[in-house]
Amino acid sequence: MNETYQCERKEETVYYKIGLFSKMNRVTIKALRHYDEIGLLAPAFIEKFTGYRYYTSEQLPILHQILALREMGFTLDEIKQIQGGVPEKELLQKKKLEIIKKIAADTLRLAQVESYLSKSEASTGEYHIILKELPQVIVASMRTMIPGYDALFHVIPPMGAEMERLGCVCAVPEYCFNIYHDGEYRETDIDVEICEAVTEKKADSELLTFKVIDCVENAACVLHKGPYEGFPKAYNAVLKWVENNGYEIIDNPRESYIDGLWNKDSAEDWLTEIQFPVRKIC
Amino acid sequence: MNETYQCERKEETVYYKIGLFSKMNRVTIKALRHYDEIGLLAPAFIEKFTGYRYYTSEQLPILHQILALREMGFTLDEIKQIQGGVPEKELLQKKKLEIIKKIAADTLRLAQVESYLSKSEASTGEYHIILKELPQVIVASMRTMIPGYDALFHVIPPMGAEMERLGCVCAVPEYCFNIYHDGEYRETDIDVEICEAVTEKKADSELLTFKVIDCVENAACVLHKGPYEGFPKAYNAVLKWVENNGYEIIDNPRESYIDGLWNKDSAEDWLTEIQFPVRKIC
DNA sequence: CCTTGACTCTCCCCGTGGAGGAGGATTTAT
DNA sequence: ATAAATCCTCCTCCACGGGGAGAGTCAAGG
Repeated sequence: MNETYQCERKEETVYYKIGLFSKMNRVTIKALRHYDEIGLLAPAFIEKFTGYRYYTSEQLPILHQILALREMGFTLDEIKQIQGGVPEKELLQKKKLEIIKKIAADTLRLAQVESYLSKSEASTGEYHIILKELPQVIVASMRTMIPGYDALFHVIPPMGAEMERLGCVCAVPEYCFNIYHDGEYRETDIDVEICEAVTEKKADSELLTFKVIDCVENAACVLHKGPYEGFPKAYNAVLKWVENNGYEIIDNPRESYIDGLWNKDSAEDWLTEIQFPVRKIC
Repeated sequence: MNETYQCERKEETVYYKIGLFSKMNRVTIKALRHYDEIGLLAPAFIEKFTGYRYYTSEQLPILHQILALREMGFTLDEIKQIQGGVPEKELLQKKKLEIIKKIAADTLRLAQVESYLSKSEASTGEYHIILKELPQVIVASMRTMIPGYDALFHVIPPMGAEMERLGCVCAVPEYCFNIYHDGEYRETDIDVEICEAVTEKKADSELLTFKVIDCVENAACVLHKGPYEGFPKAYNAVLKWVENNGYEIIDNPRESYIDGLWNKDSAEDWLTEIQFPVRKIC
C-alpha cells in the first residue's frame, strides 16, 4: 500500500501491527502480547479471524506510562493498580522506601563480599560467617578457673558424671558450649563456664548450677573444622566480619562443640561453632 | 528415646531429621529439600522405604557456606559452581561488580521516582518520560524562518504539495517532525526545520532538501496529548527529568506529530512526542 | 498465479528460590 | 491404642517475559 502524503492525510485512524508498534516504542513483541494477556494494554482492535493485534496512537500514552513506571521498578501489577485509579503518589512513596531499603541491603552485601575478598587475600581460611538466633535453653552450668585449655579435658568427665547422678536428660539437639568470661583472649587462668543444654532444671549441686539462658536474637557464627589450635583464626574471621558489616558484640562468645574427641578419631574432623552475640549498629 | 550423657557419647554418628536440622541452622525445610533436589546439598543418608532425609554434622560446613553465599546475593547456581571447584575469588569479583551496578541502577531509579514525586507536586502534569533510540531516517526537509508558531500551518501544505510533485513516498511508520534550531525557546522568528521521513532520496528542489538523519542512540521522549499550548509544560517535564537523571542534552529537540488537525477533530486528542537527544553524564 | 519471505498467531516449557498446601505415610508421645 | 507431630511426594504459584514449535497470513516479485 502506498503511503499518503502529509497534505492528503485523511481522518482515518492508522493501525499498526504488533511488530511495527514494538519497533516504534522499543518494546518487544512478547511484552506487548503479555500486557494484552494480563489486561494491562489491549490493542485498539483484534481481527477475529486472524487474531492479529492492531494498535493505534491511542495506545501510545498508556504504553509510555507503562514503560516509564516499569523502568522505575514498578511491577506490572502495581502499574495495573495505578491505571485502575489507585493514586500514583502513594505507590510512588512506597516504591521510594522500597528502593531505599534495597540499596541499603545491597550496600551491606557489597561490604560482605568485600570483606570476603580481603579475607581470602589475607588468610586462605575458608570461613563462612552466618547470622542466626540462639534459642533459649536450660543448661547445667559449671563455672570454673582453669590454668589452660588442656585442663578442659580434666574437668569435663566429672561434670558428666555429676549430671548423670542428678538424672539430667540432655536436650535435643545436643548443645554443649563454653562461655569465656574473660574480656579478652588468654591462654592461662581462664574463667570458663561449661554449659550443657538439658530438658529440665534440677537442684543445684556443689559442682553444677542450673539456669535458663535467654535467647540471643542475633549471633554471628562460624564453623571451625579441625583441631582446636585453629580457633584463633576462626575468631579473627568472625571479628573481622562483625567489624565490616556494622555489628557490635554484645556478649561473651560461646564455643559450641559439635564433633570432637568423643566421636571422631581424627582431629581433622572435629567441628566447633563459635558464636558471638551481636547487635546491628544503627 | 533418652539422650546420652556427655560422658557417655559413643563414636556413632548422630543423624538429624530434616526438621531438627532446619531448626539448628535457621533454614526452612523447604529450602533443604530444594537444595537436595538441585544437588546442592544432599543429606548424609536417605532411608529407602520412608524417604526420610537424615543429616549429620558433616553437612554443617557446606550448609553454612551455602547460607553465607546466599546472603551475599549469589544464586544457587553460582554456589553450585563454587562447590564444583570454580575459584571463589573470580565469582566474588564478578559479584562485586554486579552489586555495584545494581546499586547504581537503583540509585538512578530512586532519582526517577523522586523526580516524579516532586513533579507531581509542582504540576499535575502526568508526563511519562521514556528513553528510546531514534532510528536513522531519510527525510525531506524544509528549513525556514517563521514569524510564529501559527505560521506553521501556512508552510506545511505547500511542502506536502511539493513532495507529491517529486513523487515522494512516506516511510512507515510515518515520522513527521520539526527540529528547532534556536538554542532556546522563542515565540517569534523561529528557525524551524520541518522533516518528513521518506523511503528514498529525490533531487533537491528549491523548497525541499533531502538528507539522511543519523540514528540517535538515546532520546528522552515525552508524549503530549492535547493542544499545542501545552508544549511548554511537556518540555519542562523532560528538562527536569534529564537534569534529575544525570543526562545532558546533545542536540536540538524534535517535535514529532502523531495525531493532529489532519485526523482528529478535537484538539484534546492531538498527540505529539517531544524528543531530546541525550547522553549519560559519566 | 504462484512462490517466497516476512509477519503473526497460539501453545508450551524455562528460569529464581522457594512458599503453600493436599494427601498420605511414619514416628513419637500419651 | 490413639492422637499429635513430623515426614514424604507432588502440585501450583510468584514476575516478566525468552525461546521455540507448528501453523496461518500478508505483501511483493517473477
